[in-house]
Amino acid sequence: MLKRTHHCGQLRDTDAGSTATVAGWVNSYRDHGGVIFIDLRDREGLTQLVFHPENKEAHDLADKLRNEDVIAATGKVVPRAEGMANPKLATGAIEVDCDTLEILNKAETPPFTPDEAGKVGEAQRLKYRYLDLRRPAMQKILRTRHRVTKIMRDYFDEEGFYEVETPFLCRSTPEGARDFLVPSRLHAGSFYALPQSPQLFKQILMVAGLEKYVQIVRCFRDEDPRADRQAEFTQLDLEMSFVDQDDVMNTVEGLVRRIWKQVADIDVPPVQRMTYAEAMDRFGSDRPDLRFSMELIDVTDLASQTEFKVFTGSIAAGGQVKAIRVPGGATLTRKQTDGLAEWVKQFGAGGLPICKVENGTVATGVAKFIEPIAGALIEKLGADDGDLICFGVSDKKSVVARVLGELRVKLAHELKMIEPGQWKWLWVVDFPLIEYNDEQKRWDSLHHPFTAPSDEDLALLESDPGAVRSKAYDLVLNGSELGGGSIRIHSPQVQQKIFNLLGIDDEAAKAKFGFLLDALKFGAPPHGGLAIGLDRMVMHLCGTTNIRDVIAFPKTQNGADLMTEAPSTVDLAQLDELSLRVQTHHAPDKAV
RNA sequence: GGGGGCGUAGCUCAAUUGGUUAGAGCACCGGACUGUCGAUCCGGAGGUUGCGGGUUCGAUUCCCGUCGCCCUCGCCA
Repeated sequence: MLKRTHHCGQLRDTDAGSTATVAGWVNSYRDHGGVIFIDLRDREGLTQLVFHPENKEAHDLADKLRNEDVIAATGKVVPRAEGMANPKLATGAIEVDCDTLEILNKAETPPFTPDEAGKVGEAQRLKYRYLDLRRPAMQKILRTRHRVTKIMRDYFDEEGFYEVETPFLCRSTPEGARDFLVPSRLHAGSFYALPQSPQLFKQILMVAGLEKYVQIVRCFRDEDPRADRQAEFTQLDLEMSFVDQDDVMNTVEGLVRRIWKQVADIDVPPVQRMTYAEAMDRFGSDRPDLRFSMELIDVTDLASQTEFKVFTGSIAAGGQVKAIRVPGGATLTRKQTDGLAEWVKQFGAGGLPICKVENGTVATGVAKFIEPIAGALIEKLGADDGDLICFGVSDKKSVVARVLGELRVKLAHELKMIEPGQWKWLWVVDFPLIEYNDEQKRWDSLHHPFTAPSDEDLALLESDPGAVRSKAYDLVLNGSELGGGSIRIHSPQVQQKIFNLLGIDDEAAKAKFGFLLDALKFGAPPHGGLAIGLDRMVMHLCGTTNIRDVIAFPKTQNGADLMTEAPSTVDLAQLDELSLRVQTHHAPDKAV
């Protein structure tokens, strides 16, 4: 086999006169009857090869070359004649005039070539992922992902962290997301669960005295995927002892600052902080997108002065009326605003009252109901002619926040109000510790049950648990939650109290988390940490909104791998070994 | 589990109100061509219109079911 001396992105006019051997895939071929041109592709780029009829043996072989054949070729690097250079290629100043060609492997005609893959349907790309991944764009993403994890490991090494692996075969914990289960052969009828995160292990590593732990680790949650969510995903997971919230946040800020500088050459300024309460009030979201304004304004007092029953009814029921001003939104048609009204219903709204601002007063929509407050409303919102005003109305303040919070993001995108190239970082802090679950009639952790309550609110735990804030913090970038963490409870007494509040009785707590409660008794240092979604971080750096783009072998929305056709049925013998039987009405034909 | 969109040649798409032999570009095959770089020119082959059923004289088109892919609500401590 010819050994390669240069890769396909390497040769320049200064190499002219030397002999080079290159290897790669045939990206395209152009046969002119006499001279044959091959664009050869490898990981690093494209180089043009030329075969002249004078070198008969090589030329005859080259005549048979087709897309995606794998070859190696040796020849003289020659400068291209004046006007023949190809400015589109980094190597466009030269070509390799080949006298030796070795066909390392012929390729069948591929369903699509890497050149075309950008236009091919995603299902095709996933089925033939090895062809899709030959695209320079995909290789660039994988390279970026590699660089990000490399920077992470270097950074945490410098900061004194140890990377420690935690088990994939874990005990199932009923809290949180649905577990992926793995049947145990040695314990018939028992199951492992794949970790939703290494949460408990990393806390126990703190009890063990590791002090600073980090891991880039796969996590598994058996929930339905979304564009930015996959059942199997990767977290940067870290935990630190003898620290407070600021220590963790500063450590993470230092990391993202280095990553953004080295990968994107962008300086991350000190990240601003906002309380959960303020985020919900001003933006209707715990992960506000600060790249545009359209803040939520409370107009309950004005709305209560109208005769509009939609407003007054909700207010009387303890609800709220808030409004957003959509700059230039008056251009939206009736059909479009009706569409929005329909769209907000999925978030619990009855509809979406709107009006437009014309000639210094309100018009269309619900204008006739709110004319008495028109002047005050326009002043309060700072509205101008040509603006659209949307009202969020509900008996529940949480619904008002959700509706307007989702609406402002949708409108900002649709009306192209987001200036590209912005990186708006934010820490959201002071989350509530718990929230009341109306359906289940109980308190649920907002973060997880090991999150420490804030010291000032400790006294409220019994009197007004819903008002207790926690030492939890989320890192938000451009309206997307990149990661989150908290200071943990290190006192077994406080932990017990929280379990009680959450309705986890002593017996259940002992059964589920006994090992953690035990560990906390034997000298647990104060500790806290955070986890960042690596896939999402790489998505931001690569400018994609599709998580499948940043995962080499992703799964579809159905949890299927189109290339390997996982999941699949298994032999009865395998089930027998595991003491499992598949219910026939659920099983595909082959399983029974 | 719910809502929406899509499925036609290897790939990306078209096909009038339900009406002749389902078309185009790229890819593929054959030929021509000694400087192209999305090569060009000539010719050719290629279809279970996702699958199953129904309505109809006639279905890519309408209806029902089903499968697959995408977006989304629920879900995601």
